[in-house]
Amino acid sequence: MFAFQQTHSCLEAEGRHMATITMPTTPARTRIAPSPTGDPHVGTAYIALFNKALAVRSKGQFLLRIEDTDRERYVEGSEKMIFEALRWLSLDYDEGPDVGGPHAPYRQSERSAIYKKAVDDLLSRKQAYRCFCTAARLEQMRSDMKARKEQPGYDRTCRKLSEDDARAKLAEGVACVVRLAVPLEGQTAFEDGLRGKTVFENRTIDDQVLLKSDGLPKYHLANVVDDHEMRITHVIRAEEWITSTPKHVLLYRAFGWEAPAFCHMPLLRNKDKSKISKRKNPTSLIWYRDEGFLPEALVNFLGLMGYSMSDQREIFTKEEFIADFDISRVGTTGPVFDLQKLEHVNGEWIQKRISLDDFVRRISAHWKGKYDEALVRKLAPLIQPRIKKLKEWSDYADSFFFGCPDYKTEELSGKRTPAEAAAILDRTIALVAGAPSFEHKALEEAAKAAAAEANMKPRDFLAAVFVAVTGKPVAPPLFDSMEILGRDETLARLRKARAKLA
RNA sequence: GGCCCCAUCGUCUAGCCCGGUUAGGACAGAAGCCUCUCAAGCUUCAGGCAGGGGUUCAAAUCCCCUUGGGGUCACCA
Repeated sequence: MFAFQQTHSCLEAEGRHMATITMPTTPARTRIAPSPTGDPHVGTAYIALFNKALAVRSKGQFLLRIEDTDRERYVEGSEKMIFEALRWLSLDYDEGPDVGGPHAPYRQSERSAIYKKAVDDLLSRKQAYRCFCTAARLEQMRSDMKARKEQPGYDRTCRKLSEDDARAKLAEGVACVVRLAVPLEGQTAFEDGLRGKTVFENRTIDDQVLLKSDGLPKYHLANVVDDHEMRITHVIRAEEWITSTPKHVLLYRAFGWEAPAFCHMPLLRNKDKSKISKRKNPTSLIWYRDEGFLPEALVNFLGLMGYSMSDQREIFTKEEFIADFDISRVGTTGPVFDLQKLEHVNGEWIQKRISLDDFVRRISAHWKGKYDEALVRKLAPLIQPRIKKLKEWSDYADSFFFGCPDYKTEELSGKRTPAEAAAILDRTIALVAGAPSFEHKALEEAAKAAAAEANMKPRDFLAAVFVAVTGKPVAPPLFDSMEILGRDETLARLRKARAKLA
């Protein structure tokens, strides 16, 4: 039903980057299924991008499902942040909790009846069984196994329970979970769309808990039931799920359902190559937004992690990425999430890919009106080519809005003596006071002439002036700054600086 | 530790499937040019096929082993 081509050689192919499926020729339905357990995660956006790409490319649908079956880890407000973050990145979904859709509800906590029915079905066909073991017993069992150096896993005590015994315990009201009756022998294999065939020995697969004693499903159950009910055709998820895939395959089989295609993306990594984590790397999408990364740039960078464009372009829009997208170009090696490269990509976007007007809009939005709009407009062309993150705007702009910071004498005099710097400032004050035009070109010519008169190179002459006017050694160009500041303010600053050197 | 995944410059990667390249690009680094600071731009430099066996006239590319890294082993997802 959800057919996709498998290449004939896929079973023998062992080389790397060996995608075993081709792009679907029928509409694919994909999904992202985050848990609302905290700040929206950069990995969620990463996986969402690839799922979205496949859906759009195949003219299918991309949906959002909230996996909120863990009451312990549930964080209030997290779900809303997920919605907002995905929209911020333009990774919007065709179906989801806040947009609805034909398979609603899209929140697992609201689908209990569906899981209950599914589990009853499994139970009645002996594909699953009730387990009455207490947490304490399980813990004891595990530590015993560990002491004996055995592989940990449920010892299947309750699987041997007679139907009558189980019924009796149930009647007594003993708390229980439902476990999947995993075949004791044989193998379970699946074809990973990116990696080829992967085989697991069934004896290494635990009798997974499907339904918790609180009546809520565990991930494995909910995930399989929902993907089936929601007609998901391709599951693109992170590599960490590979080892649970055979459990899912077994579940599909137990239900008698056809499994979707699985593609396991490489995990985003910290610098030390471990799975990306907030202790070692910023992972919150909120952080990236607050830092002044453009959503376009973040998506662009995420695309670079795990994919390479067919023409090797590194700066591209989401649309360009999707247009190029081909499963066979998706990588399998875990990419280190390099903030420096992200900053480079963001810089390319800020400096070259957005218009001046757009830049102004984004600065205003990022700083929430902290800066006067008219002045932002004047300054924007000077600052846009100089920053890599919206957050850096303040470094260049503040002295135009909030006054000149106090001068550091060392910065003012620079490589010259304070007396020499003072002389230069005196000359500049006279020049600025008498300048017929306060247009930056005219100022520049006049200043350079003065430098020549003083028998100095422009850069030497202007060093002190630069700091005097802009307040710091890193700022927009001097003469443009003067023009924007105006004659009075420029003179005031020069005099204040001169006084500092007296 | 068992099982599973992965392996080209420090990092992201092209090349691998369909063996023959001076192994290409980007970020970061170094040097220089340009220059009113900082950016940008331009020109250079440095840096890699994890190791070992095969197969072959020829291996980054195909096969095997080793090593290394990662993931996973919950009434979390």
